[in-house]
Amino acid sequence: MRNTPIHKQILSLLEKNLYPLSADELIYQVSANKTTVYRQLETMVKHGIVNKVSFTDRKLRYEPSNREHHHHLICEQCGTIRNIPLNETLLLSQLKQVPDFQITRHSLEFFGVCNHCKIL
Amino acid sequence: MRNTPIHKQILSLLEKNLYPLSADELIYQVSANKTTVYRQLETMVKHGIVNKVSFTDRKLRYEPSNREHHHHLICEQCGTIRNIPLNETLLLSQLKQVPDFQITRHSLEFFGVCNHCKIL
DNA sequence: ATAGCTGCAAATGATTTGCATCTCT
DNA sequence: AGAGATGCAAATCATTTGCAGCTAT
Repeated sequence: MRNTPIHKQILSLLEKNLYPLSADELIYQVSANKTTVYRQLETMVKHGIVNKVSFTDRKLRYEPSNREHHHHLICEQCGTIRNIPLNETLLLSQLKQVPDFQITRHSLEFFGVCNHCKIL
Repeated sequence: MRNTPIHKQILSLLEKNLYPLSADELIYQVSANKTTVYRQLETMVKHGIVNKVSFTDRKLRYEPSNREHHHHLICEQCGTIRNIPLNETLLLSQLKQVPDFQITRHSLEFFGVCNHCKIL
C-alpha cells in the first residue's frame, strides 16, 4: 500500500469524519477519479486499516478500523448516522433505549469463516 | 395487501428457508417477473410481515418478521448464512465464540428515529 | 368499481473492469 | 525496474420506474 496523495486525502477524510462515509461523499471531496476512490478504499479494506459497513440503502460506507469499538444509530427518516460507543455489558438495556433516539429495530451480523471453509 | 398467487409463493419460500433470501434467489424460483418480485417484497416490508437485511455484498435479503429474535453468521469465504438465536445475556461471550464458526468481526446497527425527525 | 397487482422495457445508481499510463519505493 | 496507483470509458449488477393492462375484494 503506497502513501500517495490520494491515499492520504481519503484516509484523512475518513478520520476527520466521526461517522462512516459513503464512496460518493468521498468522491465529492477528493480530487481523484471515482474509480480511483473505490479502488483505494478496497485497498485500505484489504490492508485492514478501513472497515466497510452496510446499512439497507445499498451504499457501502467506510470508516477507519482503529476506532474504538462502537456501533451506529441510523435515523430511518433523515439517514443521519450517530456513533454509539457500546459498553457491551450494557447492551441489553441499551437495546431498548438510547438518549434522543427511538430505536425501532437493530441488526447484528457476525462475519467470519465457517468450519467447512476453514478446512479447505 | 392482496393474497395473490405470487404473494403466497414468495411468502411460502421465505418461510420455508431458514435464512434470509436475496431477490434473485426468489426470482429464480417464483413464476413471476422480477419487477413483481421486488414490488411484492417491498409491499411485504411495508406491511411489516417481512424484514429486509443487508450484509456487505450489496444485495438485500428478506426473511419473515415473525421469526424468533435471532442474528446471522455469514461466512466471508463461501457466503453461507446461519441463524443464531441469540440469548442476549450471553452476547458478550458469544461475540468471541460460536460452535464451528470463527468470528472475525461483527456489525451491529440500530435503526430508528432521531429526536430531530421525531419533532417534525 | 377501484385500489392494488402484474409484466415488459427502459432507466437509475452504485460499483467494477479493461486497458493504457504513471509513480512510489 | 517493477509492483502498485491512477484516469477514462464502458460494462455490470441490483434495484427502480413508467406505463398499460389485469384481478382480488
